[in-house]
Amino acid sequence: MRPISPAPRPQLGTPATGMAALAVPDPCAHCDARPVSVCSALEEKDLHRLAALAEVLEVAPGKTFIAEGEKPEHFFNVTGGTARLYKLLPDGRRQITGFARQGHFLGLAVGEANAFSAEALEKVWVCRFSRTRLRQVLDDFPAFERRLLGTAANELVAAQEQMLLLGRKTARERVASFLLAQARPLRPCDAPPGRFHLPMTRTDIADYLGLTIETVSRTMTRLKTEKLIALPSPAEVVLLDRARLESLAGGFEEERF
Amino acid sequence: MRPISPAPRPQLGTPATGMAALAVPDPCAHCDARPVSVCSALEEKDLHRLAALAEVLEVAPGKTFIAEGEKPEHFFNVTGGTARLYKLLPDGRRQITGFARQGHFLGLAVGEANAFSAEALEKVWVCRFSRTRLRQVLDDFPAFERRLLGTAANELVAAQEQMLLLGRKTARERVASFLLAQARPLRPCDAPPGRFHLPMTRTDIADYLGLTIETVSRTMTRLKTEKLIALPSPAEVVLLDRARLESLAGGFEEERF
DNA sequence: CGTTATCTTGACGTACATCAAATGTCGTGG
DNA sequence: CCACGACATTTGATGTACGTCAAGATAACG
Repeated sequence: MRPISPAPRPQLGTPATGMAALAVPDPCAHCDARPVSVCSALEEKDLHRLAALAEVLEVAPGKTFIAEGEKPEHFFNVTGGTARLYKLLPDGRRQITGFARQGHFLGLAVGEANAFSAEALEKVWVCRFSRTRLRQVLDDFPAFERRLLGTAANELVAAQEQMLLLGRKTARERVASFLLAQARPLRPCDAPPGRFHLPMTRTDIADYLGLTIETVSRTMTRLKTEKLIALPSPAEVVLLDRARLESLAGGFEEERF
Repeated sequence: MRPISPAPRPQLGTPATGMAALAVPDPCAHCDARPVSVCSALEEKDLHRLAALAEVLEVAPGKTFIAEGEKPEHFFNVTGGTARLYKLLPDGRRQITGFARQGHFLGLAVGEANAFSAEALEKVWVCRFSRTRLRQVLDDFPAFERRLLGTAANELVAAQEQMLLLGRKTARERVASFLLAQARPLRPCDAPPGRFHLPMTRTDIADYLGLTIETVSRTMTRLKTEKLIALPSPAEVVLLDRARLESLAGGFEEERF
């Protein structure tokens, strides 16, 4: 059988439980997520239009701020922290479809129901926008809509890459791909760090890669013994041989000895 | 090891090989793909703007009209036939990320290179647009861009559903999901047919579902012996018990006997 | 420092892959 | 119309990568 993660059923975070609204004066003007967000499509002078709609919220770890199947009322922009996006099967099997970091725009999905749930992995900050009201702003700024289309296209590319991973890569290739993706900086122009922190648990990684925690753990320790990576602690990763990891992740033939 | 399909390396279709330009007067005006395409975002009176850019092409079966890794020069709109969209690993493992049918818009991916290849499964008709020139038309019609965003969002939802399938569903659940998806009509309002034709081979199905042809075949014959489907011929499918197929596809507990 | 959750490691099981061969299916030409 | 070849599909026997079950070992925390 397929693995069933002991993932708890989602508990919806409401403003009363786990989501605190922060009173921030002129939030967009000095938002450090702006350069990596769709918001940068707006000029400085138009920023107040956005700021007027934005509710700045803090989501506590473990709290769900988007629930699969519910009617989507808001758009979100993640300004800090990391969230997991996932879908569940009725028996509890979970597939994490992505992790949302700073700059990630959520809630594009049209239609009657959210296609996935979003849950704070660690403390998360989001800007929340009413769908209907943001819709109006969008109509006034075609550049914003164009930017949104660009991010959607990028996400589509990432989704296709993930399908290749889930459908055709081995556990080793999946873990290598994952680690390299985690090492990718927010802005592509920046150099990727050789050492970084994993905010998610092994269970999250497993549910993202279509594996079990045991397989993830075993694969990581094997990469460690082969000196491709180091693990100062379970959540700290050091990439020791990026070239071989890249070749592994890309699905190149394993070199024989 | 993961399965390696004997998928031939892509051979790029050029106008000289496998892609025939058709001289069609006023192509958009009586295009039967329009109601299900992004083109319907334009009003009748503006349609000539689009028609002026559209090249109507016929792609022969097996010909590639988008090549992964190449610089994207065009957008495509599929007006007839079916194409497979896929990614390859260097050793030939293939993941089909989707099948493009009538109304499917291709080439959204921004960036330097196509994220996937597209190949005609059977004879395919496409409208081809120069990227730069369509870009200009898009600027004049925000409704068109909005519609594009809508389709991108829909594709994203489909991609997430497919990740759930690839990461967490059993072979049985995958095949059931696939058959039900194939039975879905082009316009959601239409009733789904109980009997339909599969334009793709078992190899295509396997590469789409992250399985091997043997597993696909075995799973289909098992569904047949269990009277959930009938297969008058390998490519003809009849859904005999849609309810149980839906429950299987949705990942509900298998009923015990 | 217990207590508890997370991670690692080992022994074993299984769903699906692989290898191999039989059986359609279909277009082509005699 | 039928024989033939090429290829797609089905079916069977066997292998294995990864899942499951079960302890331990670490790390996190009040």
